[in-house]
Amino acid sequence: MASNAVMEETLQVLKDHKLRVTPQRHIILAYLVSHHNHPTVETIRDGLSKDLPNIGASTIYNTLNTFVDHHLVVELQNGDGSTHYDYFGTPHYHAICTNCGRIVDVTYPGFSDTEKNLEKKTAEISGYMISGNHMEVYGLCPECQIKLGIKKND
Amino acid sequence: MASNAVMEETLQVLKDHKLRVTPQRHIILAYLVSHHNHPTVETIRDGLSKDLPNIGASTIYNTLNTFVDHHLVVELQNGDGSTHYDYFGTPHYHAICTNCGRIVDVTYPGFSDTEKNLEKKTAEISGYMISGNHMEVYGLCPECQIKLGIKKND
DNA sequence: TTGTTACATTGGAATGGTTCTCATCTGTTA
DNA sequence: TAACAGATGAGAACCATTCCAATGTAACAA
Repeated sequence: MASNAVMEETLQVLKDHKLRVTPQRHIILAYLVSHHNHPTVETIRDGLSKDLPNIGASTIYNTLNTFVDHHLVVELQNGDGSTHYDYFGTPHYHAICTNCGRIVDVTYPGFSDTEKNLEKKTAEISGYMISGNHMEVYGLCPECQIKLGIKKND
Repeated sequence: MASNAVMEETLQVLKDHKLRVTPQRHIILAYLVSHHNHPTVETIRDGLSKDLPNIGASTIYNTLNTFVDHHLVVELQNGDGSTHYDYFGTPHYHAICTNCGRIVDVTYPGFSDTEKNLEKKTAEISGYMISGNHMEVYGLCPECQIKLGIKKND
């Protein structure tokens, strides 16, 4: 179970988004807020086996889809066949390892400007009314660089 | 069938990447180069029904996966459940309509710098050895803005 | 507090895009 | 031209996700 602070925070988040507060939603959101492991549905189910031993897979899917619709959570594909989820409390993007699938969160000062600029340019050029974006960077994580015997020449 | 110019170009692309030149690969690549419709496997199969009436679905999947591995083609999800493919001859990114799934190519002067900067920052922060990136922007396409009766206030 | 109602949860069945298998075929290279 | 590694094709298999119908429950009002 997540800490009381997290439980209070997530309760407020659900209310702010006018989402009906069910134990399932509350606990799943708290799990996502307090874990940065980019879990799949199965990972979440395993992680909640004590808090919600009887939760249905459909509920987890429904809940996550609802969170995605409300922009609380983003979906990620790392090539392993199933979708990964990430609580999106603060703006960031992801670096994904092309060898092992490891996902890490990345941000830097000025990233928010980069993002805004991309959205602005896109709106101008395409005429789309922009609601969001998704940025990913691919490469070999440090561990896989070693594992594969690749040396960085910098 | 694509034009002779496209057929020559794609032949060279395959050879440059040391890919065995089969009629299937040649024709699929030519299709992707000469269409900017971000097709699914089924779209491609339909589009090639005259050139390759007996092609197997597995072959199209295999071929596209090979092209993706060689960075000739990128995969796109627009939420309709199947993967879309796009020939990646020149750097660009995609704007995807959250209502109808329409995908359009976007680029602008300076985009390449934005991209390089993102990759550089990511390498510094994460330690990943970067090999590529993927950027997408979401919103309502002009048509859906009208269809949904949404007025832009700018 | 209670009743009402719209919405959420569940488990199992159904779906369908993608991968797998393996026999056959074919580019490529020597 | 021979030999072989690799590509193709048809269909079966896979499996993540969605669908469905019955049941349960959060939210709101009286």
